[in-house]
Amino acid sequence: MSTPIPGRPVRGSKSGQPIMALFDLLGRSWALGIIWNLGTRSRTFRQLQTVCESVSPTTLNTRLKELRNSHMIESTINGYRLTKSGIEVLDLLKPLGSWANKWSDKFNQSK
Amino acid sequence: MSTPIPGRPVRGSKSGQPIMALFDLLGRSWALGIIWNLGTRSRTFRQLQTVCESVSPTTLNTRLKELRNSHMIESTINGYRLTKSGIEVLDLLKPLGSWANKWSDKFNQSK
DNA sequence: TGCGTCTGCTACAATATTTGTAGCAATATT
DNA sequence: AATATTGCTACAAATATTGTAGCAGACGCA
Repeated sequence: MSTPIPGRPVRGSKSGQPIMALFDLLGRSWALGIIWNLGTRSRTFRQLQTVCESVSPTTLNTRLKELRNSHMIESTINGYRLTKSGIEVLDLLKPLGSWANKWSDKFNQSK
Repeated sequence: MSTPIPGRPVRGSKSGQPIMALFDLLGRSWALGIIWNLGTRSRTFRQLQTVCESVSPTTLNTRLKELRNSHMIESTINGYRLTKSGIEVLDLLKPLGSWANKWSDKFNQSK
């Protein structure tokens, strides 16, 4: 699976509209979870394997490569961490956390 | 593939933390694209097939079912449209659109 | 130096998801 | 009544993900 790059064809857009490239990137398994889990601290490959329960090393490594290619994360001596871009995206995603809690109530109510 | 419901185990969380259930839902192919494309107007199944270039009817229908089950969209006489929840999520996602344009520059510069 | 231990990561087969094409039944439109 | 359009299903081929095993390099330590 090739890294979605804006301006090139991606899943969802032959012209590679930036938002579609971003959705292609973030919409792959574990991409959102990885970014979310790198929010608080940098983590090693093995730590990411632990916090992302059930991700396979194959997929984890594939996703890490893609996120590096798209400048969302970078590898350091202390493990992987978000780049400036990655932090910006995470900041935009953060509100989803509390929204998800409210959303969750919809399911408890109907139980 | 079962619809991710907060509070139940999902890809990424055995306890089904709401944010993880949401990421599981949104991180499936076309989920983000569908929500994005329902932002401006309601669309029929065939219209969604057109605007989501290259989605298969199988996947489209699966995703639509999941998004209905999770109260993000609903089916009307005029096609599918976002629910109140869906609109809220889209509003949270919208800033990603303009951010993606800035992000896109990173790739043009290095060409 | 030699021995565990931990690390990032690859191999590879089994399983799951997505695509692509065809087409069907029900509902408009002519 | 004939034709077109719609929402959607069938199903096989292609692709992505998992799960398990394991390897080579770096590290701590005797």
